[in-house]
Amino acid sequence: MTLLPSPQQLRYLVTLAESRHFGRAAQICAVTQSTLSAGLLALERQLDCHILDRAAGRHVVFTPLGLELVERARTALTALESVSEAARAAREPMGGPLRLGVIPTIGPFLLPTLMPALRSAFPRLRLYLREDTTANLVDRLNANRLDLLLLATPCDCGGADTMPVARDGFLVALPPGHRLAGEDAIPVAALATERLLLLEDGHCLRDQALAVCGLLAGDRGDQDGFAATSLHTLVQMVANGLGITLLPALAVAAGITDGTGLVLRPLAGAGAWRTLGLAWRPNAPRSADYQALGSRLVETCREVLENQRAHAGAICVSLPV
Amino acid sequence: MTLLPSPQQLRYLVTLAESRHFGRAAQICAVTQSTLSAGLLALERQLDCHILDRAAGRHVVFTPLGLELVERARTALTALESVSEAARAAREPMGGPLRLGVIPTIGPFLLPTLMPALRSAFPRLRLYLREDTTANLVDRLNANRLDLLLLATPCDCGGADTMPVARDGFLVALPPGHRLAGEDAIPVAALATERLLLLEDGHCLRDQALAVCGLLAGDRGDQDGFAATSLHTLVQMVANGLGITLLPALAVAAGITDGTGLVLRPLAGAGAWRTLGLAWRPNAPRSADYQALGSRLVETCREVLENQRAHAGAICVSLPV
DNA sequence: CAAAGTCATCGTTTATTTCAATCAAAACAT
DNA sequence: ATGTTTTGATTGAAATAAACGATGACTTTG
Repeated sequence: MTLLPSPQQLRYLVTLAESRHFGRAAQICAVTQSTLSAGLLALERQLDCHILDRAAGRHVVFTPLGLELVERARTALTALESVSEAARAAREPMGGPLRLGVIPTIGPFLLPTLMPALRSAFPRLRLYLREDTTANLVDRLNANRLDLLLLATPCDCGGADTMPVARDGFLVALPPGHRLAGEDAIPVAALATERLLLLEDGHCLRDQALAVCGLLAGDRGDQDGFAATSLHTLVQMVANGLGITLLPALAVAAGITDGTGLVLRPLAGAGAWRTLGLAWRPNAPRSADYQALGSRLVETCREVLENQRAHAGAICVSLPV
Repeated sequence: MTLLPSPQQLRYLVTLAESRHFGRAAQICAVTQSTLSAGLLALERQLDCHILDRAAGRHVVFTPLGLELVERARTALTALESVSEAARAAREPMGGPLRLGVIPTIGPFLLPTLMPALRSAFPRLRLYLREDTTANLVDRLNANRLDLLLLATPCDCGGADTMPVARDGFLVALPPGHRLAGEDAIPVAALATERLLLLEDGHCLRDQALAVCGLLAGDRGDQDGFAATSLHTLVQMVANGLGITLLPALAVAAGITDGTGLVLRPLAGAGAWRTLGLAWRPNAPRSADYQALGSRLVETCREVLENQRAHAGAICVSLPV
């Protein structure tokens, strides 16, 4: 039987690949640089192959095989962790650390309500948060640097298991006095002639908003070079008359338009929405936990979205939720 | 960061689960029984959980959590091995040990030709063979006890990556002087009134033959309690006038009907066939090797199946290959 | 050219793993 | 019942592997 690589050595390998620096990698692994160096050499000797290209000056350069081994090492470490995680999950359901990734168009609006709710429902859960774009979060999920994602579909979740938790409708946000502000509901066709403001590239909300308008993601370069970096910025831009936009009901419910005088109108016809949902690695040892958390999340989303009427009810005739 | 279980301990765990006996498991792991016992206790202590139900007399009984951990341990070990395997595969393409599983309705007819061909094409390959039913082979593939399967689709390959290598036509095998023996081609409908002999349950060929006849797998219990355990037996039964059957062209090509006087006829209309193919675990480190081997296999199958005419050409008018 | 930075190497210490021998309990046969 | 066998757990010595700190060789940078 073949000799297996030690988890330690694989951890050295993966950490080195992530930091591309022996010293820093050693620090992260909480060992000395010599230990990490020796561990990597031992790994190369045991596998009888070259992982690093040592002819390449002082930068850490991986051979093609080295990169493949890094990927496989990552997978192996994830599988190893899932053994101990499964044991821990059985010992203490809904407890322990949980690394949750959230996209920027959900986080600021849902977390203020969600976090206290989760704390009271699952007091032993220790939530670590990271806010980033869908693509980055999915990468981190697959690299086992996050356990659970809260994001908006449709999007590319790269093979993750998912659970939908809420439907989040889109509203047209108009500056006060806009020519469309008098309408009860705005047909999609009317948007074509408007200057539609969007988030910068990388935000899934951008693609979803474009899809709602019947456009492809690549269709619209930001003609004037102004794409917003957050929904708050976007709201300010609309309030200043630079154009109109689509806002998720969730953000409105959280009061993002409060005090701006913005007019909110539903799109005419079939509702346009995004689906909020959880995503995790297939076979994740704590998927039962994640689903229970998802059920709780369904409640919270409902509460938050119903609360929306306090903010938008007066000016928005029909509200897709 | 969580403490990871050692690969050693996981190997003890998986081996114990497979042998359900400390002593034998220790022997397989090439350690003493005390080492294996201590390793398992250490694992339970590290994970702070019960893996074995020690109240259950002298038999090895796993707790539900224990069974889950075994499964995850298997996965983790496979992932670990894939690291060293990837290195080995890069160092020596098409070399080293390869555990190949073959179904009984392919093995005896293809391997005599295939093995020498592979030996000359890939002299450094060390082939270990196992013949078993599809379901058992797939289980062993997933448990990382086999690397590559040679089987016949359609069948349930349970998530494996596959590569078709040949189309293997079905022929109607009739006893000499059978009332249908005069026909050039036999319509499927004619089979309904015949006593159709089949392999015993578990052979995919049985299900595939039934499907060709438009029947479901469960439709036909072996009315008379006689199902054959091998194609050779089946041929003898047909030769003795107990009924008729369908034979794969591959078996005919290998001469399974030689000297029996059996009459072979194609089915009328669209050809009925099974597809021979390879299957391996997704992300298997040597999948490039497997595909190269598959390409070679395509050649061998073609040769063998063309050779069929030497055996059946004279009596079989049109031959689906 | 000097200085800093980076990775590899060496000898020592520490921690872990394994073995052989032995023990206690359960199952089986008489 | 009662000895016998089988099974898994325990123990202390020996072997093995991993970690550290200091140092060396080599680049890159100012």
